[in-house]
Amino acid sequence: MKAVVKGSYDPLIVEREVMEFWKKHNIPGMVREWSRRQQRIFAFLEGPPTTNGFMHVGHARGRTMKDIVLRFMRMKGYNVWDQAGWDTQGLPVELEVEKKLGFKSKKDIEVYGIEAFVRECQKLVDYYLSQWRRDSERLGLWLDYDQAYETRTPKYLDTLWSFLKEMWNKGLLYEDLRVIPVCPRCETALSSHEVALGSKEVEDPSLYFKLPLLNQDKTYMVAWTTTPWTIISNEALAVHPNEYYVKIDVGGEYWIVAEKRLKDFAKEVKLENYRIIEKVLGRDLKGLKYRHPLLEEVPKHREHNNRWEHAIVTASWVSMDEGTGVVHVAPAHGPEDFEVAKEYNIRVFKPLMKNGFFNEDAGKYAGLWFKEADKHVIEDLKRKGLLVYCGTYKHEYPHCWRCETPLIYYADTQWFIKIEPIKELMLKENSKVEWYPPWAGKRFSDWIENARDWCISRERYWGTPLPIWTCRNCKHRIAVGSLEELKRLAINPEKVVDHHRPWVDQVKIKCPKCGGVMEREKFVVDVWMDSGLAHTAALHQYGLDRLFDKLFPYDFITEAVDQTRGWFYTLMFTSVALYGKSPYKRVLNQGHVLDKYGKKMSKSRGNVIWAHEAMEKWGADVVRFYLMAKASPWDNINFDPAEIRVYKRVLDILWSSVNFALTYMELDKWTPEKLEDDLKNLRIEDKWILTELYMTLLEVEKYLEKFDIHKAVRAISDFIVEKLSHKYITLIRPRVWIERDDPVKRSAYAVLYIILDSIIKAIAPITPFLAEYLYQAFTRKLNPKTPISVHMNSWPRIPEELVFKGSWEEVEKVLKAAEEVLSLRMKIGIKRRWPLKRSIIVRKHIGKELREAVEVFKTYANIKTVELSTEPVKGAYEVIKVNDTTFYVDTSIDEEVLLEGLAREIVRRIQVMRRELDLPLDAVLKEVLVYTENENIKKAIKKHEKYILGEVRAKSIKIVETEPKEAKTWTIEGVKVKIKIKV
RNA sequence: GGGCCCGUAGCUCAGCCUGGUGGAGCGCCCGGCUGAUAACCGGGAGGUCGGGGGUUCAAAUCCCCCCGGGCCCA
Repeated sequence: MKAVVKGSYDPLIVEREVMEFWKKHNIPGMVREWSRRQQRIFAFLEGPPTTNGFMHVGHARGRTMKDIVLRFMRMKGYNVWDQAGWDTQGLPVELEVEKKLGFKSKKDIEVYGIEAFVRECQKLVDYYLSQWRRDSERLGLWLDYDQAYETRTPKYLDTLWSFLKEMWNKGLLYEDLRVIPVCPRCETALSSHEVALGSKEVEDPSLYFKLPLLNQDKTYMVAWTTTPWTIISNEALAVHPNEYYVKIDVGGEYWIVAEKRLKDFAKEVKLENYRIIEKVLGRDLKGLKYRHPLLEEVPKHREHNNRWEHAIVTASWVSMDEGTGVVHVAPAHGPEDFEVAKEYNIRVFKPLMKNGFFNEDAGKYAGLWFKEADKHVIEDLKRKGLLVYCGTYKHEYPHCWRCETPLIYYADTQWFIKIEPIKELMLKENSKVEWYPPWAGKRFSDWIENARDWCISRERYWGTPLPIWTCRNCKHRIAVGSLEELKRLAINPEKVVDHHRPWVDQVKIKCPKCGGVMEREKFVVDVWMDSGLAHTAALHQYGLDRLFDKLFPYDFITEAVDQTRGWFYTLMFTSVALYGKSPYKRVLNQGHVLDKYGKKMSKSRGNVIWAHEAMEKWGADVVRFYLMAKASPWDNINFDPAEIRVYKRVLDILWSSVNFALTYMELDKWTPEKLEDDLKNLRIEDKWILTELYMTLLEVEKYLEKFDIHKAVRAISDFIVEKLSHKYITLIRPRVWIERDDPVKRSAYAVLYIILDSIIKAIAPITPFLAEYLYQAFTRKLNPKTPISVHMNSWPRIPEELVFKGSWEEVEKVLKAAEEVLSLRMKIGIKRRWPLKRSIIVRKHIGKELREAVEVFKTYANIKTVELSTEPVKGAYEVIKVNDTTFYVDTSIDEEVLLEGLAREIVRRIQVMRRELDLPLDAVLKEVLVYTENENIKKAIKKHEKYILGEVRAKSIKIVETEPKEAKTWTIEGVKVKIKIKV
């Protein structure tokens, strides 16, 4: 690798070089080997990205956090377990394949053939997986990709089967009729945590309608719904037993609504003239029968009319906050409706098919899409005089988290895993987990507390098949725990080739009870169970089960906050169910990355910033640095490209600092061979920056351990910009300009070496490419004996003997004062280049450190002479106070100061000219010619001739009487000066 | 309806835990500097610290209520 630090920092060039270097020497592999020789284990469990879609900057942020923690822990001397992982199955993949093939419904898949469809899924996964790996590596995320777990592989799937078998044998896995959220487009049930992922604000009809009571002339119950299509399946009305209901006269008709709702109701339906004529408790309405409002349209309703069908029932969940207090009950389409129907033995009438279309039982609505039926129902009610009012209602309604179709509640047979038996233990185990930030843990336990049984069945294709076989004859069921076991049990073992559908569907088992033929239940398993078993399956896939005891429970996981309901939950669930233990010890919650306006990034909005494009545009390190510095890991951030250069600036300065150091070290052929000796002549500014570095490194370490990554990055940035670049390098400039070999120069190099070496290492977890590049160009070039890669180094530490608290404090004070002097100079118009005459520092007790710090003050503020005194000073001085120390500054300008200032002005002009000619730093000028009419400038040149020649590396300087040809014209203090330099 | 997070300069954020006359960066205006630095330095304009109430000698900070934004649950 040609690691050259010249010119300005170009992350794209740096990263290309470094990637080649890493590849050529297999650095990631070597670093992994190095780390795995360590004793203490740090086990990381990768939350597998779904191999669907590409990595965007939000993923990149989370993956950068992972990388930083892993690199940091390696440097801290841990044996880091860093297996990568990919989530390869499930609805997301199926949907993309469907889209690609132009499918509209599940039927299309059956026609196309499940086998071909599944092969397409595999192909798509192969493609996205390669893209994700490419982008991850480009980002610098070092995981063990060659040993990545993949949820679609046989041994991985065996783990799921064995888990399900255990659940089955323990009686925790069961089948039940239940009202569950279903996506009619995907034609499958969704789990509650999937539902939680997909709420969307929508506008639905707000329909108030009348249901005529039997045997009571012109008397109606008024109910409210936002899903008119469910009226087709209506079977009852629910009222609250302990709330009052009023009968109102609305001009010849009588309506019944809850008393507490009357006002809002009347207002919304714009009912002005009404009179309350009766008031009864809800429970007194119980049992009244009504005529189904769509009796003519849905003749099926004539066929059933038991005691509680088409009747008023009571339920305590009836709300007095919205609607009319009269709730229309459709047992097939609401969880509460279903429960109350069970209680009253009301039939579950289900004229809707799972694909969202009504069947023949729906009478005139047969063949309609459920949403489409809304307007037909409203129209029919209107025609029949049963419509009170229809407005609109904005609310959050669950949608499919992948295809965005509104979900329907639907009574269906599904498979569940019980949570009650392990809920308490989950809560107890969670209380031991360290959550970052802490409130995330509270939210997680709230979620567990409210969790219901996990609906794990999906009627899909590309997923883990449910390993339950049912006897066609006697209905006996068994669970199968692995593909091997299936082979042993199968009647047709030759068909046992793959866990997946459709192959597995052909495998039949002989019933152990009756000898009949057993067939597999056609479900696949919720994809969240795939990654949810990663704690075990990831190892089992590679036959590494023996490592389980060492790695489990894992030290660290991190994903975005939405995984509270997703992966964090399913991991905890399966782990507690299997082992009675939390699978992880520490969880870092990541915030989301939004666009610069704070809007969610989405393909439909077109505001997604892809990681690959961002990295190719600004560089992976710069993107990483920006994403980390901007906010705490758990805050959302708005990604604004315009802000990036602000953060890149810090890396520019680091680059330039290394450039500075190398320029002079190389000139002097300095190396750290005799570092110890060179460190014997420390000046106070050296002690100050070493101490500063010592503190910064400890601080960064402390922050990284608590995942305060943003604070760590800011601390390093502050050190680079404020301490190193602005202050220290300014202070040591005169020392590195010394021509001869001088202990004071050598100590500056030694300190600079330690500083840069440490900072390069400390920044390595954050910007791994730049750190590697600078390490090769600087540390390793000067000291070839260090490890081949920056990432094989321990976390940098400054030995105690290089920490000088007293000196540090003293320098802090004088720098503060010096900065005040700089501010003072501006106010009175004296440039920093012009020396000030004199200053007196006054303090009661003057120690050795203050005497040393005087030089820092002198240099930084540019003052010719500085004295110390224990007594206050009188005279024409500017006064600056810093704690117990007073700085008196004489800002008057006499001839001596004037001439020295002018000499420096000349020097600067000549330096600029050297630079314009792009001369090497050590090139010597033959002659400098100056033409001016100003006597002071002539005087200054004569008086400071030696100084000027030394500063600009020239053999002679001459004042000439005629303007030299091709001279450059300058203006110094308002006077024209012409200068010509000869090389 | 409930829980949690957030609201500080035009923008991005610090300060809040452990009360004591409001900070930084960017942007803008003015001036300066530039022998590693498309860097930097100095000055300026710009804030009812979301609103209200309370505790206190003193509140951005502690307590209560409300408003607005977000996430989650029902």
